[in-house]
Amino acid sequence: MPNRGMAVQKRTLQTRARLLSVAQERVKTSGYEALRVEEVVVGANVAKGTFFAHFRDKDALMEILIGAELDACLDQAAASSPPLTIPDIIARLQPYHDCMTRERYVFDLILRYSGAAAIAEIGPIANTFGRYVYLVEDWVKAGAYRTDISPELIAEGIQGFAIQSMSLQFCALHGSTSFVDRLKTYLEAWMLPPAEVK
Amino acid sequence: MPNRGMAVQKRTLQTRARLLSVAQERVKTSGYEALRVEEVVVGANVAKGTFFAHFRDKDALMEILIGAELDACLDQAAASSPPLTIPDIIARLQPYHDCMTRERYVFDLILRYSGAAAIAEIGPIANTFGRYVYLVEDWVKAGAYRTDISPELIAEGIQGFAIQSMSLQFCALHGSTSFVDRLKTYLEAWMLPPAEVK
DNA sequence: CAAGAAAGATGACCGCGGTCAATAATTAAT
DNA sequence: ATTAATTATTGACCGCGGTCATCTTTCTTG
Repeated sequence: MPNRGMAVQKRTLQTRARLLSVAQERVKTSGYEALRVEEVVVGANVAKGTFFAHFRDKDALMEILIGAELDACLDQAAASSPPLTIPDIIARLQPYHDCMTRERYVFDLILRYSGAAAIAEIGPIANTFGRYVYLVEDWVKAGAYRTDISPELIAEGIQGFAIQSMSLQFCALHGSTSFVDRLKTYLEAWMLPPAEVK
Repeated sequence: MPNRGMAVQKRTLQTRARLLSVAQERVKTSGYEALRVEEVVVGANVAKGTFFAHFRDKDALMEILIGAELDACLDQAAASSPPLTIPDIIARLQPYHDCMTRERYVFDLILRYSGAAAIAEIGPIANTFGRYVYLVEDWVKAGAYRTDISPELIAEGIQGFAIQSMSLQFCALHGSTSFVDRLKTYLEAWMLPPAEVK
């Protein structure tokens, strides 16, 4: 964020790295919601203004931290061979979904930046969402699911149903059914080929 | 919000009504995002603290105003006979969806309170979301759609796809396809009976 | 190496949502 | 009506994210 023409000073990189590592550490012990810009700034021994010279706003930092966590989950999910059944797909995505729903604050922030995010600026979270669809699309191609619509459309739908299920998980109205059961119901209705549908 | 046992004073009702009408008026002229608690309070000739004696927080007021608008859209949608095709359903829901996406701020707030909302307290928006599903469920029953899953599940899916489509509408990555086209594609893939799917 | 230019850091300051002990208005009881 | 209990209102105050004119450091160049 500092600099827009000349060379980046190494001091800048150090400061930024310090801010990030302090933030990451605090988040690890107290969670995202409790994080205060002041904490980070004090921990990194810089003034408050410096923070905002490195990150557009607090959300931008959050996006970086959360985006990194989500990306790590996707790396993990993509590491082994494609899951071939719906329950396997759900299981493979579980770390990712868990990460999204660990804190309400995080879930809301993710939704805010997932696509309904700042127009014309694609942040880390929107990127992760893109990767998610891309990865799931590959899994869909590897399995035996309906063929009347494109794998990409199926993958987008899966993402939508996952979010829907997570939302309902938080909801007071639907406290009973678990996330996994609900998602499984949705995905079976969404992905199974017409022939198998009775 | 004031009072929790004895009779409600009429003064209370007047104050609350004044706060609501001032807020509604400001929103009508400047939109939701620009609304400031201070404005409302000054316009209603009360102290700031009074506001928070009537509404848990600013969001609670927003929920009431937005929930009322959404409810009005549903009333309208439910007024005439059930739409019988997917495009008709989409058209009938358009005012509702337009209301949701008129402001990014509003869309985010709605998502936050739609189901991922405060556990154990069902607010106006969560209620509207319940009504939406219930209404669409009736439409599904009235039309010729897939019968292998329950109308309620279909309706929930429709709501999910609508939200997904709205999110993507805001997104920089998917600026091209319009909301209606995208939703139509989703709903055809979701609702049509297996027989009609090639 | 001195001097100028550009990048980075600073911290006092602001906006705005939200709190709470103190005060005023209302109602119920005698 | 006077009192006592309850409910409603007040506004000074706080927390926290975010800004910006100013100052300091670093880099360039002759």
